[in-house]
Amino acid sequence: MTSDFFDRSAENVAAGLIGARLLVNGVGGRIVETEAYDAADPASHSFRGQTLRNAAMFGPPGRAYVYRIYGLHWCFNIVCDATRAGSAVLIRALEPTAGVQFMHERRGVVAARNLCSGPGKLCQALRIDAGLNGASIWQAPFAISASAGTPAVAQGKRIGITVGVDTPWRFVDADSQFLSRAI
DNA sequence: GTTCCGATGTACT
DNA sequence: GTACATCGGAACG
Repeated sequence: MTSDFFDRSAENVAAGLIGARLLVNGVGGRIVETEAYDAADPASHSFRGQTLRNAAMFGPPGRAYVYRIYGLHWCFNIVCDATRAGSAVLIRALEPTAGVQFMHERRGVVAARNLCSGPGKLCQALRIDAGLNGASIWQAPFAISASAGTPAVAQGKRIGITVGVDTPWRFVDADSQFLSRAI
């Protein structure tokens, strides 16, 4: 994976990330579910312009955008497309492969398939919080690398939004048992 | 399996 | 005051 991987449209990055390996301090796994957002998209935090919270979305590609949702969970995005500021990919689910014992400690007693099967769960399992907002994905504590094989990427509508609901910018590994829900 | 609901920080009307 | 890129538990079938 080269350093310009994220410097293209969010939907391109979102599809290309399926199967990639993501670690935070050595804990993580295979990305199996993503969603794309950009500044022309009414469901995106960047749609109404830059604010203190979403400032990372308007910065350079390859940085983390981490925000609190519903007052208690964190969501983790990676910023895309330098020429169209305000685009990012939400990482929604991982297949746990590394540091699974730490995930269980942080998440409590849950089945392996529920350790990282949603954006809030994934952040709790990998201990992603506001301290990583704006951090480069190419530097510690992050580590990211390309997919080993060729996953069966399927596309569908995004989850949990009330506008832009028909934009099919959710991408999953169709064979994965670790999704937040089926496509 | 499904639906309903409470938790509660931050942005915005 | 209202909405929100969520989650887990309770109630129900």
